[in-house]
Amino acid sequence: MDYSQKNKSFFELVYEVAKLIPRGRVTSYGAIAAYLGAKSSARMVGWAMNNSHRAARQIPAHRVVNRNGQLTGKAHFGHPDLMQNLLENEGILIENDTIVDFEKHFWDPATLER
DNA sequence: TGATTGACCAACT
DNA sequence: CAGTTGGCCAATC
Repeated sequence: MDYSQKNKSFFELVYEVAKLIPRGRVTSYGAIAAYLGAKSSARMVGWAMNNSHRAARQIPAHRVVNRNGQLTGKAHFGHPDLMQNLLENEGILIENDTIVDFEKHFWDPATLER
């Protein structure tokens, strides 16, 4: 909101990184957290995504999966298959709720960020 | 206001 | 090898 934003919350940072994810690429909660400097806060990334629906901006949370490449948050997309559908729509193959060739589609925030 | 939880990860037992 | 625990930050109970 318009309230003084002296320091960006972890959530805001997560949102920004998530929005930077290129189409057809995916990243992991831990990668985002690590990029933010606190790999221990991977849980927060997921928590942020949970609140992402509140965010005024659209967060491509479907491009964020766990380090296994597994669609752990698919249940939070309104429909269990929505997340998979979105990813497949971007050319990512999903098998058994897990991204095929996750490494190939993996995008590290630090890669594009500077 | 203290305790619990959460779309995770890694280490320990 | 599988289950448990600790850790981080913020939100909910």
